[in-house]
Formats: sequence, C-alpha cells, structure tokens
Amino acid sequence: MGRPKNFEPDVVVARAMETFWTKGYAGTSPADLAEATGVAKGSLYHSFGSKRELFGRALDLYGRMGTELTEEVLSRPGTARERIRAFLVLLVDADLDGPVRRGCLAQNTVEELGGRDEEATRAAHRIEERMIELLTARIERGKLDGDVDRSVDARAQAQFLQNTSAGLRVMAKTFERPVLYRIIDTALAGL
Amino acid sequence: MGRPKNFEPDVVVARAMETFWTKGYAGTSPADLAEATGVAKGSLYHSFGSKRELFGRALDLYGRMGTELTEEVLSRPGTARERIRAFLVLLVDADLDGPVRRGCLAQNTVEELGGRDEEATRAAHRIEERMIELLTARIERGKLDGDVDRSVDARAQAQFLQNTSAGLRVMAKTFERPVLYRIIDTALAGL
DNA sequence: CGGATTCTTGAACTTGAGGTCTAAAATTCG
DNA sequence: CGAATTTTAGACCTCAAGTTCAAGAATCCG
Repeated sequence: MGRPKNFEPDVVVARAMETFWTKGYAGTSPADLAEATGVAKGSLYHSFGSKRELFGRALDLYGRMGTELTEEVLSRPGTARERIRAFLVLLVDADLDGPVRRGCLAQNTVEELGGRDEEATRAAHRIEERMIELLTARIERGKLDGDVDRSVDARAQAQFLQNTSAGLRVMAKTFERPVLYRIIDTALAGL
Repeated sequence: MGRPKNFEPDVVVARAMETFWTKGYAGTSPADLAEATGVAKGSLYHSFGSKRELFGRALDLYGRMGTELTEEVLSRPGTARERIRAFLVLLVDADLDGPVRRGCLAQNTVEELGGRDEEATRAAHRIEERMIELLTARIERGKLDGDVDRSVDARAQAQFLQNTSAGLRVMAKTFERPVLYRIIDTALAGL
C-alpha cells in the first residue's frame, strides 16, 4: 500500500529541533529545515503540514528530552543540594561547551513567540512548570533524607531555582564561566 | 541650511525603541517603524541609514534610560535590601502592568540576536554589566551604612541579583505575580 | 529672486520566506 | 505483471521585508 517514507519522522523532528534551537523559529526557513533534515521541502510539508506544526513537534520532543535528563541527573546519588548544583552546572556547561550558546528552547520560545503565539507559549510554560515539579520533589526527598532543613518551603525554593536557571540560560549567552559558577554557588546558599 | 527636519530625532528613536521592545527586532518592519514614528519610510532611511542602525540608537537610549532609572530607585532612602527589593518589584510590576509583557530590551536582544549580531550582543551585555556595577555599589554602601553584613561579597551578590533579575524578566512572561514576588523574597534571603 | 542644499515621500525594485503543485518514482497488493 | 497508492524533488507562486530613488518642498545665501 503505497511507497514507504524515505526517512524516520522522529529523526527529522530531532534534527528540526536542533535547527530551531540554534537559529530560532523565525530565523529558521523551510530551506534550512530541508538542509538540516536531508528531506526536501515538499516532503516536509507533505508529512508535517507546516513549519509551525513541525515546530510544535520539535518543542514537544524538547520537553520530553529535558524532563528525562533532569530526572536522571536529580536522581543520582547525593544530597539535594549536590544534585541540584550538578543540574545547574550541567546547563551552564552544555551551553558554554557547544559551538553556539543557544540557551533553552522553551525559554527562547517564550522570548520570541510570547504574546504572538498563544499555544507555543503555553507549551513552553508547561515545560517550565514541570521543571519546578521535579525540583520540588527532589527537595522534598532531601527533607526526608535529612539533608534539607525541615523549615524549607520546597515549592518556593523550586520556583526560585527555576528562576535562577532561567537567568543562567540568558546570562550564559554573554557571561563567562567563572561568573556563572559563582552565581550557582550564591543561589544554593539557601539550601 | 537646507530644508529642516520636521521631526525630533530623539523622539523618533524613543518611539522606535518602544516598537522594537514590544515586537522584537525581526518582528518590527520598516512599515511598523514608519507608523510608530509618524515618519515616512524613506525619511527614516535618509536620517538613520538602516533598520539596524536605528535599532542601535534605540538600544543605546534604552541603556541610558535603564541606568538612570536604576540609579534613581537604588538611591532612595532605605536599606540596601529594601532598595533592591523595590527595584526587583518595580521590574516585575512594570512588565505585568503593561498591555504586553515585553521583558527587558537588552535581554531580548541577547536572546534574539545572540551569536548572529556581535555588536548588538555586546551592547546589550554592556548594559547588563552596568547593572551589576550599580548593584555592587549599592551593596557596598549598605556595608558602610551597617545594614549589610561585612562578610558579604558585594560583587558576587550583585552578579547573583542580576541573574535573578534576568530570570524574573523571562519568568514574568508566563508566570503570575505571586510566584514572582515569592521568588524575589527567596532571592533576597542572602542579604 | 535664483540657486545651492538638505529634507520628504510615495513608488518601485530586489530578494527570500513560506507554501503549493505536479510529474515522476517507488512500493505493495491482487 | 499491472493497478493502486504514496512519496519525492523541485519548479512555481505570492507576498512582504528592507532598501533605493526620483521628484518635489523648504530653507539659507548672495
């Protein structure tokens, strides 16, 4: 029944994600996507409908990958504080070690499309909310483990840490590593 | 000699700034600028050279206005902590009370043009550095006044606070006021 | 007043983005 | 094998962004 697709949709979405992440939504042209994915423009439109839809899939994938990575990093052995530091350091390092400092796709989306694309903005917001959940859970566990003081408001701390992370991902675009590391140290003083 | 301009360049730059701030660099077309400033496209090009150059002037103005406002807010009577809280609250309120949540122009510029426009990125970065200077100075003064503990590393705190501010301006695009205020409270715990 | 000079403006031009369409190619099923 | 069905590549279309320009308007100087 018909000719089979010549590409793996998941791979195409992943490559599209990389491109959007690096060049931004508006900054990515259909031609860019065709080149990045190795699939011709016509086929992309046939399979994904529009640039905007493909972006939606890419953002979705980004959220799932990010959540997964975060869970993984936070659940490794150590105190809440150690694990959260590792998490923040990872974000900074990932940005600074890459060829371009691209920050966080969800955040970039809010910045670029905020106010102009309700759905994309909400999707990005949900990703941020989920990060707060994961941080909250890790802090709660720290309380049970005894490495976090009982008086700490886990949710408030988590929101604060998400804010710190958001700041870092912007700051990482122009500031150098020692400054960013020092910010992490200062931010963790309250845990 | 020659026909006089029939507009005030400073006013045009200020209006252009508002437009870039609200719609982003790429999102602002020459037609938008003509409409916002009341000056015909051709005249704008005659006077300012290009969209990019006009943006440069706008960003410059933004930096000066921001610096001025910050100095003003930080120098009013009160402890360092009170003044810095007022400063952060002001940023959040300004964003949430406006018709659109536009964040910080300097930061938006880094997000949008980072990596693609070296000069704009550097200009925006200088604005952020200048904020750190102002915060550092205010904390140092707090130490002299006796309302900040001598053991505090003023510069590290200032960098951390700039990071918090950067985070808030992104978070303010999708999170609600109580969350943002709580983040401010948590961030100020170290002062 | 005439001319030199500088400004104003709408129209015209160029380019590339975003998207559609089609003819050819590939594959499965009967 | 051939019919039916789907994918593919890229030519093609439309539209707006960003810029330039030619023609006219206002001012100063002699």
